[in-house]
Amino acid sequence: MPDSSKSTATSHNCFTCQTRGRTEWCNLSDEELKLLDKAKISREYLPGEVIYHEGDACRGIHCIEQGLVGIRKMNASGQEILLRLGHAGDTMGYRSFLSGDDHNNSAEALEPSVICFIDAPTVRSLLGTNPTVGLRFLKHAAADLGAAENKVLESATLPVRARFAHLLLVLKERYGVAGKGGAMVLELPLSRQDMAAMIGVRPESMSRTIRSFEDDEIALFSGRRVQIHNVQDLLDELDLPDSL
Amino acid sequence: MPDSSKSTATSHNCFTCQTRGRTEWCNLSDEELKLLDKAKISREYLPGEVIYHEGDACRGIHCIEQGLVGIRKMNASGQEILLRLGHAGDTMGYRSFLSGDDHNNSAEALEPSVICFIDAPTVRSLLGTNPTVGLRFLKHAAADLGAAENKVLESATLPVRARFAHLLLVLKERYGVAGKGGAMVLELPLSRQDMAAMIGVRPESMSRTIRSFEDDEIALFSGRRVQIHNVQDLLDELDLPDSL
DNA sequence: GTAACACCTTGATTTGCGTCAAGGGCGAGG
DNA sequence: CCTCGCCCTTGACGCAAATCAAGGTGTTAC
Repeated sequence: MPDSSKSTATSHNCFTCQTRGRTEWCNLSDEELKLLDKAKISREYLPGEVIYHEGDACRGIHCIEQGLVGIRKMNASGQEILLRLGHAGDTMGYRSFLSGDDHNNSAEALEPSVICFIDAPTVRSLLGTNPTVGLRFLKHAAADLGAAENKVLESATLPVRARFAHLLLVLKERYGVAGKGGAMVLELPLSRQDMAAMIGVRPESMSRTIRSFEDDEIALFSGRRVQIHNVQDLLDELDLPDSL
Repeated sequence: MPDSSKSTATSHNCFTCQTRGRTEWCNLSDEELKLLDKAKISREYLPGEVIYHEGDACRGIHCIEQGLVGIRKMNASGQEILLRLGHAGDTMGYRSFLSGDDHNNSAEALEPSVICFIDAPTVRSLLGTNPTVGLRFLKHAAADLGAAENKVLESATLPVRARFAHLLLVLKERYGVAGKGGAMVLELPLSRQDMAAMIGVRPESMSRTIRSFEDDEIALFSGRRVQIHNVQDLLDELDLPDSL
């Protein structure tokens, strides 16, 4: 008889999963849930551990039950960018699964995370029996596509300062705590170099941009703690490429 | 009685449409086809005419029967990029339709084009009755998402020369005619400024990049006609950010 | 004809960001 | 304690691309 206090890795099941409501599996029948629960393989990952590599064959879909994951992509000469973050309830690898390609990006835990893997035959079966699954994936893909198109535009047209301001605005939505006036405090989930990778610049440029935000009294950084004096200042950075 | 020789705009129908096999509507039943044909509104567009604007409410999906369309996107300060090209058989606006947003980009005819519009209720109805429609959209979205992610990586990490080389390689797939050895000739479907917008640079930089390709004897440009001496030269530009 | 207008090219100059190099802070491990 | 390694910061420098400005070419309109 297993020691239940130690079996955290096996205690996860789809019926009681708190995160399922935010996933593609939110509308499954009991029968389908049973199939999903039986097929899923749950695993814990420590920060830095890789969930799948770019170029790996895509054998199914990963589902974030808990934690934070970075989706990275590398070019031929080894330069890497951080495409997006995956939070609890996000599915990963569905794009490659749907188009039948190998993984075109890699996923790495940024915080201790619990990730479920659902093999391709099971996903295909659920897609076949329950039309809402396909529709959820469709919405997810549409949202991700919109975000990706925004990112293309942003990185092609905005200077680093504006891209970083935008990143902070996005992060504050999830990690920010409102203070008085337009002030905010947030605890960043990312290292400087990962923030740099998110906006497609070198770590040195990230440092300098942070410095310039401090000099302009837009925000104050100490370690991963950020104090934003007035959120409006960040918004101003977006439309004013440089003018005044 | 209308003069049939002039009624090209009304002669299009979904049953005889040569392009339908490449669209999301390739597996419809006769019944569904009848619905589609009755609902669709076909229109011709001249180069420069806009099919829909960024910010417009999305009232349905557009389907390219013939021609060439540019999908553009603008940022807050008016800078524009050309996200991708739409060819016969491509559907446009499906992303906004699926996520229920306003159009997040605009579509403009680059060549004389025939575009069919299918209103949202009809698309929804077809999505409901025929599961293959949803799956086709899913694949389309997955493909577009993969392309968008590649573009994010590319514009963040590759210099202009490499991005332009890549653009030429893509264009040659569709518009190129193979010559002897690794040589190719192609007739570009795009103006210089549209090519510039595709790789996210100013027209001046496009001109200079073309010039440098000519100086390096990689390709010869006269108007929209391009002679590529050896396709391998373009491939070399991709992995060698600068080294040798 | 030439006037008007897009589009494209070219040169001169500026600048934002990358690169290179050095050093600081800090936690892990001996 | 000291050392090692990692992440971050800072400065000096170089370069690729944007910007600014001018002029060329081709097409349409009168």
